[in-house]
Amino acid sequence: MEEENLNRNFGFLTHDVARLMQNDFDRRVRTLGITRAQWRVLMWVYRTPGVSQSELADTLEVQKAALGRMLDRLADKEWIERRVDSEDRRIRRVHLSKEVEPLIATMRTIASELRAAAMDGIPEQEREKFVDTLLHMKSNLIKFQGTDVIGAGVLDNE
Amino acid sequence: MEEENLNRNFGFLTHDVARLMQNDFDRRVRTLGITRAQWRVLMWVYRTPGVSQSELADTLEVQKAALGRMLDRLADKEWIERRVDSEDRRIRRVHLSKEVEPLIATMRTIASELRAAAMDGIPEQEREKFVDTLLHMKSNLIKFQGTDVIGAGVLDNE
DNA sequence: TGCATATAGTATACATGGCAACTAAATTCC
DNA sequence: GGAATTTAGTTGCCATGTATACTATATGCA
Repeated sequence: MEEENLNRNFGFLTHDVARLMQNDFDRRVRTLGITRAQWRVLMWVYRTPGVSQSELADTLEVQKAALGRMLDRLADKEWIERRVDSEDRRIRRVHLSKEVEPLIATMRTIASELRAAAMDGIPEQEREKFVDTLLHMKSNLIKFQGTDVIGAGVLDNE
Repeated sequence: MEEENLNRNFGFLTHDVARLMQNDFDRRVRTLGITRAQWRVLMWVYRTPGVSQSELADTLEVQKAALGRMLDRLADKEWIERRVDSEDRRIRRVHLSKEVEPLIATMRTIASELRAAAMDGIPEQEREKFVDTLLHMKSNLIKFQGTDVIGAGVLDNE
């Protein structure tokens, strides 16, 4: 087996950075009783009030089951409300409660500070390149989703 | 609240890309009964046979509890073995079983193909920059770990 | 109209990860 | 030597995510 620098493996690296950001964020806002994932949901509902659960799941790229449970927790805290669509009774539309809006603003400030801390010492131009690469990768990965072809040859030959 | 492009938020973006890579990988190797996280553990044990659980947790940047349970699952499949250190009976040293080595090589090939797919269309120089930025961010985030100062002002003023 | 199919959402089982509390063993310090 | 502290690892509880199977409702087509 040839050598390889595991520490420059961007697959694992991306995972690590994502987890560290999430942990830092969650640790800092734990007293508010919220998490980064929950805040992200609230952000999108703030942007698109009355969005359906399926639309929201698509936007956030998570499964409907995962989103549904997240909404359960948010509804328990009375931060969101589900209202059945008047035309299609399968659809449940999500709305923010009044009380949650100042919380969203607070979280946004904290998130911005955390992003600044994470990018400390990295020049602006490099940050933009970084985001471009992430967007490019994301589009690649979504395109390849469901393409179970890769690696198949290896499995057959083992 | 001022506008902001949620789609260029690298906090969420990094999270998405990491999750998509993990999912693609796991979907492709599910028939082997392994996951990417488990394979990562096996890789490091392959590199450093006899490593202790604490050292391994430090290397992978996960908590000892999380690693311990991962090792439970790997031991159930008889892919690793824990041996108590002869000098310090608190320490359990991790070793690979013979059977697992070909699996590691197979997984490595699949991982390499997936990385190539994810980076499709991104020039080599940009990939290196991307990894550099990730490493820089990771080091920033680890440095700030435990610094619960950020965001405190915001909380006080709300 | 009425059955087949598609869509929205829920429930269940599992993997991964965090945090906190715990046990056992080693080390430090008087 | 012995108490206090540190270190290694486990256990319990929870959040997030996947995959799969299920229910209820809507739609499409013979």
